[in-house]
Amino acid sequence: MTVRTRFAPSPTGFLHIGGARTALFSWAYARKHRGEFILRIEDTDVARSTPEAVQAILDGMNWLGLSWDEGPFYQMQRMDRYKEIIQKMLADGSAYLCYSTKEELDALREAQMQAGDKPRYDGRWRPEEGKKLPSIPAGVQPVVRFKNPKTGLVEWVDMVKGHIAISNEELDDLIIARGDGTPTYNFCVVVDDWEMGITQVIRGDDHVNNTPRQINMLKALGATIPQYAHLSMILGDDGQKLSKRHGAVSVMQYDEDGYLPEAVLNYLARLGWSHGDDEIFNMEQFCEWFDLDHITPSAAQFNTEKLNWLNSHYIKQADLANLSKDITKRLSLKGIDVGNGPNLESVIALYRERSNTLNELAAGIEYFYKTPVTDAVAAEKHLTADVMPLMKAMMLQLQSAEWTVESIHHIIEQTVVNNGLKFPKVAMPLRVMLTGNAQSPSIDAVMHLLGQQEALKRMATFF
RNA sequence: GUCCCCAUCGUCUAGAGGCCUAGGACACCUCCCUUUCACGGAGGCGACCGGGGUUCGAAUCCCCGUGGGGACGCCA
Repeated sequence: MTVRTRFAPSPTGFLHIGGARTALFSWAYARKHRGEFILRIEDTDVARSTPEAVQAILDGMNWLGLSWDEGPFYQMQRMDRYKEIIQKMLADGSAYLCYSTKEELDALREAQMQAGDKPRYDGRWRPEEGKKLPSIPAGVQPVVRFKNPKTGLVEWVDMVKGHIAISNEELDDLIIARGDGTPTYNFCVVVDDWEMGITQVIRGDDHVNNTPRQINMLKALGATIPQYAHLSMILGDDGQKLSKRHGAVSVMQYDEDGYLPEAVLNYLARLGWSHGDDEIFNMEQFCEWFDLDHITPSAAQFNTEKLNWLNSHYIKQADLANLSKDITKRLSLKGIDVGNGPNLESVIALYRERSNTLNELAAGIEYFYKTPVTDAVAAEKHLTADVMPLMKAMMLQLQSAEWTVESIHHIIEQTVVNNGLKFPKVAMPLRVMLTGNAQSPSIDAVMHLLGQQEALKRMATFF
């Protein structure tokens, strides 16, 4: 049987890191088994779903390169089908109408909580042999409830958590269609997973409690029950739960912050899943290795430091032309035109090893394309009265120098030797004059890239 | 409150009863490299939540506790 997995986000916000990992694992599972990966938008909450959110999710998926084989399907476009099945269930008695009002239900819930019970529907409208139902109130649009079995156990072997069993006595008759006739989440999921032939449902473990209800409905419909894999959640850097209010950011924010999708993907893959001691691998390798057996059942804390490490790795590996395109964009956003200076690829080649993010890289090379502001502390420390004459003499020498790294280095070295100094004594002031601060790659290489004219121009401003 | 789930270095994790003196990675510390900062290299610090079982032997299996999380919607 062909493996078919799906990612089924609800379009009520952007694609965040937890959703991205769920998508990644579902995608990888399908790829691994040469199956199909389906994207389904669960937009039945009309009040909260927005087209912008749909687009944001698609953008996130595309940025990560998680391509789907079918879809995106939109549940709102499948209304007729859901309603058809609800009618069938109503007809065969596996579902029934319930006329309880929201107010009534709220009161019931509260009373149960007060009494220390698990809040649940008490079945007052549930038809039963020999039971007399209340008389139908006027003006109430009934909801449709699923007639959940009252006894027995629902169990399944979760592919990450193992055997899970829940007693039917814990479950109540959930609403599958609202008063206005629109179906609800738990029902749509069941119909779709069934009709779309999903073989493995891989989703967040906040759905564990929905699973027994879904299995019961699947059984009532005579459907095949898929396998389930419930992924534990991702906590924020601070160990706290991620939420809209706290820490959850769009995956696109990582793009904006200068992370490469390869790095984010690799990081996410290792968050909750492992393949021995392997840390760095590409998606092709990941899809080959991926399995559900090596997923940790416990929650994982996000660690930006480790993401940074991976990102710096991928920056070092990246194709220079691609990096160059990206950095051009980032700099131009800051009003810097890379046309105003040395070849960008050469500059990046010199700088890529020192950056955790593309933004750091962009910021680090700014001074090649615009006159730097000299850091006061660095100037005070290195541009001392005793070395300035040496700097001036060197400037004159550099004016007539052949502009290669070797000859520049030679001039610096001569100054060092002739004056009985240590190398940094000469290199540091040069660095401050040319870059504006006390850290840069080899100063001879920097000067070479900067170009003779620009380098001399910057030096001249100090005399 | 009720039900469900989880528990190895600060963090991500390896670990399927002897291979564990608990391994790797990030971070941190030291040293080396060095033209500053990085990169890179070599070391170091650092963990099986507690208590009971089972077993010749437990990080691994079982039970109880403790701690954390999730779910209990006409949200998904």
